[in-house]
Amino acid sequence: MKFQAPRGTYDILPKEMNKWYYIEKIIKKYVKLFNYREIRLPIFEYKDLFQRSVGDDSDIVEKEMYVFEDKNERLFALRPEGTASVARSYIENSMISSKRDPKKIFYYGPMFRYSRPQKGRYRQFYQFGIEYIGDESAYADAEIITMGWKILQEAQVPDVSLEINSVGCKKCRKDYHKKLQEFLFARENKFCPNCQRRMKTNPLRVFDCKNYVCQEQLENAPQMLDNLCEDCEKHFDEVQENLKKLNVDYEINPRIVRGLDYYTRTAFEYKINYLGAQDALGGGGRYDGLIEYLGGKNTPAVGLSMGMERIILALEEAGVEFPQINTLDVFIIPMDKKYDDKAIEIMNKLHDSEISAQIADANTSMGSNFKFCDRNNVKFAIVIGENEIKSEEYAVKNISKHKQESVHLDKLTDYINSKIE
RNA sequence: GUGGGUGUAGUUCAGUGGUAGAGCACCGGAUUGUGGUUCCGGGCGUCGUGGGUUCAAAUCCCAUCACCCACCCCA
Repeated sequence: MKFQAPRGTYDILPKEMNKWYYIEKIIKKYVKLFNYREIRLPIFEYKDLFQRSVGDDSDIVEKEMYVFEDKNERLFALRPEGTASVARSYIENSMISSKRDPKKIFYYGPMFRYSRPQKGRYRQFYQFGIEYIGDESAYADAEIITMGWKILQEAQVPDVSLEINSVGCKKCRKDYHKKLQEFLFARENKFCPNCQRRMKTNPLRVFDCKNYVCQEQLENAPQMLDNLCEDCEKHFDEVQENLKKLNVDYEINPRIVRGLDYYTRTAFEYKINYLGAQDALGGGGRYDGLIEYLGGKNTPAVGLSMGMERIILALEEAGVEFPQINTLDVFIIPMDKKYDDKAIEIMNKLHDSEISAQIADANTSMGSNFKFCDRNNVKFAIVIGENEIKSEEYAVKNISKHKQESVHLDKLTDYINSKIE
């Protein structure tokens, strides 16, 4: 029996980590700049939590959850997303918030969805997410949208388009639903079977159809944006004003809907067009009703989540070069077993000065050891041979510059420290 | 969940019924104290896995697993 990673999962190998560090560093920078604090949440929760928050007839709950029972017959699910857990924790830990003191939280970690894997789509995948809880003002929406935007910009993901929309509040969405369904049913037989099915279950989704004929039918369909109540319309205008102040480029796409039930008012997505079917790097929106719905006080909130794999794939696709991480400062090369003691002594000294160092195998040829340095981005090599032992002057070679100097044993650490940034 | 494609050395792939191959990578040597070039040498790998057809299967058939693409949906 040969073991392999379960379907839809994969290993992030040491040689790939630089890509992750690259993005994680940018994320850290922005959560700090905007004053978000990290929360670490369980990887599984009661199944009901997701069922209630994400929505009973969402695809996630219907067919994508990893559900299991524990020995006490309690039903759990591996988390398919992060917001539900944040909301649960917010309530459970009585994180009272107000406009003056909003709770600004971020999370990072694996999520699980049982869907058919393909490129940019896994059963275990990593999401980064931020939540701005306690402020109903449009500025909060704009801040969240801006952070995602800036992170993608700084990571240099090319050609990202930010699309925003408003899905209205409970009240105006209900009215609009009715209006849209009336419109759709009046032309039911002109739509594809898929759309005919959707107009009953989730009429908004009809807008997502890529069928040309359906799109034609939709040209005169009522738009949510034209049917917002006064408050929602004002809110949407203010979000846009704030985005302009923050220098964020966006476009309005009345078709951004989002798959989760809890969204109200603002919904948005960051999209690219060169990853095949996986065009969404991340998205989010406002979820004013969720916390109350889960048993907390009526609390406004807005958040976003981004897919790490998608961002990395986009960067790879675009040919962006990830910075290499230098893992080793000094490779100590003893030319014979009998110099191993000296090698250990030098390594210890270097470690004491926080210089990373590793000892080469004395039986391996010098050529091979230098090849190792090339391949592993080693900065310096120190050779230990008969001459060095006698004179206490060591050959220190700068690998990338192909140059070496003689340095006295006592000055090795100072010398290397002065050459390393 | 639906439809299609692929699965041979570390990797990219060739090989379509008759003794398993190539490029790159890797290791060693030429160069026994110095690396990105060159030259020489080095591969038995359950041909994804299990079963079947056949004198004979990497090759044909079935099943299964995984990956890829599209749909669905999203990250």
